[in-house]
Amino acid sequence: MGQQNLIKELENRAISPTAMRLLVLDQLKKASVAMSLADLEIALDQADRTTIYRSLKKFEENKLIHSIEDGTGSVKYALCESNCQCTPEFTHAHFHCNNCEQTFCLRNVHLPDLSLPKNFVAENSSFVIKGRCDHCR
Amino acid sequence: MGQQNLIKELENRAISPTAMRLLVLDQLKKASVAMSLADLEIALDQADRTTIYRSLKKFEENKLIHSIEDGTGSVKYALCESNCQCTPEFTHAHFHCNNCEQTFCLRNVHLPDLSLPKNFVAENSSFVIKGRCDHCR
DNA sequence: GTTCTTGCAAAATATTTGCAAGACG
DNA sequence: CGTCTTGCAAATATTTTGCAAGAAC
Repeated sequence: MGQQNLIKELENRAISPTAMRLLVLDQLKKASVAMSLADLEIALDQADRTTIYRSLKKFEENKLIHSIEDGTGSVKYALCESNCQCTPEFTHAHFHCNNCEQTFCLRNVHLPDLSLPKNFVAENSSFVIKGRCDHCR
Repeated sequence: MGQQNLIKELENRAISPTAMRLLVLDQLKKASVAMSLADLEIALDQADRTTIYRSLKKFEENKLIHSIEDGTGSVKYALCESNCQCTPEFTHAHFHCNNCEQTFCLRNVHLPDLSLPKNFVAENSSFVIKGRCDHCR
């Protein structure tokens, strides 16, 4: 495990594995929940917000992570599956706990065919379910 | 049509029908798409942002409208159906056009049973599909 | 030396609150 | 009078950009 794997994951997405990016990726992997920019800034207390921000943008652009708007007012980020393509067929579903405010990625949520209005074309989608997580109910 | 109906709609939700609130509701009804606070501020150029903001909060609190995070960075608002309860069974689905940046409410989108992790309880949910609308494809 | 990355500062954008004046009952 | 509503101002939060110094190749 460890550093070498992280480096590989970045390189697989054509991202230079700099020290800062490794820290950000490491933190995202360690977290079981989606993290906001502010969350990461706190977790990596040595790091500059802008640098984390640009790391996240780069990661997202290269499909290493995806962003989630869970209704808290700040965008959260979470790792994509290795084969993630962020297409409608691979909709990212997330669960936001209204009590502890954590946002979980839900894998394997199967969504049905979408019956969109005529001539509307889906490119991707996001599904956020809100409620109580197992610790907070 | 008109003023009397708007007044009734507010009163049905236990909202005092003030002049400003009628303007905001009227605008939301006229718009075929979801509107942000900034959108409303422009549309109702005589109105103060704070007043619109508080109208929207009141409307949302009393379930006259619902809010949507469509990924643009600003929250949008749209009218609820008259029988809307904003529960998981009545999930609000929306379509955001990546080209013209408009957000449409999708009625009658049927979502499947959600297979949540054990002990997770859904209270409501939001589903945003992104792509191209009929005018922009 | 040229490109990429980082960190500080600051701008831009969005949301929210404080407070006093006014409207309403 | 007392509560609700409004509008201005300002605070807060969040995201984004400019720029120069430093690192990487």
